[in-house]
Amino acid sequence: MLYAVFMSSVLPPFPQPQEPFDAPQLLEVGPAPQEPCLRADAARNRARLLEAAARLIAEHGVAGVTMEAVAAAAEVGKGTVFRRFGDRTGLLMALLDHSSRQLQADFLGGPPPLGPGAPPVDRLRAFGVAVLYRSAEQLDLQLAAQPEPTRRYANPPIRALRTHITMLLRQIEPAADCELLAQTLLAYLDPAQIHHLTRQCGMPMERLEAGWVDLVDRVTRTEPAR
Amino acid sequence: MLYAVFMSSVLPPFPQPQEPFDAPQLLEVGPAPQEPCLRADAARNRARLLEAAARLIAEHGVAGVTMEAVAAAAEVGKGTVFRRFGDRTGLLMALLDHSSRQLQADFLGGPPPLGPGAPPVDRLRAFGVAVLYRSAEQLDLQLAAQPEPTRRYANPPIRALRTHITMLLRQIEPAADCELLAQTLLAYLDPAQIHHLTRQCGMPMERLEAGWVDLVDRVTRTEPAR
DNA sequence: TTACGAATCCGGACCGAGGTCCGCTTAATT
DNA sequence: AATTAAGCGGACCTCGGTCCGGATTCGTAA
Repeated sequence: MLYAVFMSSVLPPFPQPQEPFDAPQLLEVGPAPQEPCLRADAARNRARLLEAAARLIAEHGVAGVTMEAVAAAAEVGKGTVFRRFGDRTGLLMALLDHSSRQLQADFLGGPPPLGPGAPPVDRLRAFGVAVLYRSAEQLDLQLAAQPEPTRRYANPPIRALRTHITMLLRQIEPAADCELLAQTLLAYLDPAQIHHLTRQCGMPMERLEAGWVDLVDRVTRTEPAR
Repeated sequence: MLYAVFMSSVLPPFPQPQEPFDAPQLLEVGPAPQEPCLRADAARNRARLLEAAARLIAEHGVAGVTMEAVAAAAEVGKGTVFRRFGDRTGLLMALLDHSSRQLQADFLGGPPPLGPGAPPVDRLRAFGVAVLYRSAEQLDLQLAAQPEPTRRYANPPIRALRTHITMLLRQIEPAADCELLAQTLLAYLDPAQIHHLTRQCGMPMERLEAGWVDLVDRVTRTEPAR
């Protein structure tokens, strides 16, 4: 499983799902994993680094993923790690890359209700549940990969999620401020929040799931006729 | 203004607002600023540290607030800073303490619509707007004071806000899962989100404000009769 | 008021980890 | 083979956080 994680990041761009009828053109589904073409040694080192990082996580948890440790485990210089991934957050996000793309493929081109074909509200409900459980599975990594507050909402994977929610909302509530509503809905799915509610407050996932469905209902309920 | 910030933190506990009729007993409004009584030298150093930190912010921005710099500016050992505030986040939160307490006093015992006396929905609307503008004013500090994801929702000031929202919600929608709704509403007011929307997306505060009111409406709108 | 003991606090040396830098090496190109 | 752009590595810096021997403060009792 972790193998898939780092292997995927070495593969060419990303198998574009057959263009779904309502896929927004502005949503760049596959920002080339890296600068179009990596020099041979660079690509090799990148793969080794991701593999090493995954191994370290498996053995010592996310906390064990030190930039120096990763470099050492990959038998590579420290500078190389930073050159490739920018910073620790970048490395951890690269580890999540595979799962991000999978999710993205699912809601852009997968089967309903997540994918196109189902009514927008159903897709929205399914989307939240999917994100919820995905985050719950990789909570530690997701938390560790969270960038500093200033960049939290600016990274590509998050933007993709938000764009998708926005698009669905526009189909449901065209009159509303869909950007803001999307932001709100997305905030409900924040890994940090999930962590707090489940691990610190002891809520079961079922309750979070119900909460999402309820929230979607409330948010997409148009002004009752009067 | 910044003077008030650190001065307040030296003052005794906190002037309890006259007990409002609906103040939740569980909400500890004034967690004694520190262990009840500080040794004379400790208190003095604490004040000097907060003063030094405020000065550094004024001169070099939040980024200039290095633990060593603060210690040096306060003419105090580095260990003292950590002993008193735990970590950098603790120091920055202490700087926000005054404003936190002010806000808390306002919505617990101040005049309506923020304080008790107005209908819960109005209080909720006013609450959001107040938090919104307060965060906008101190954005840099708020962002810097944000603890790592694992503790983001666990610190006292945030808990106080959430408790208040929860209480208001319970008066409005007793049947709903008010904890989760409160969490969602609170997320809308997250400084990181405000930062992203205003500074990175260029939204004017008026739009955020309208978004809050709209969100409250949607969330508190009971199931339309059918 | 002074003496004294103990709890508290102070300070700065020390450590680890993230991030930068720059001279050297290596892969692609012609 | 020569040229050049990209990559590499590890020394180096900064900063947050820890630790512990020594100094201060404060309650208590003479």
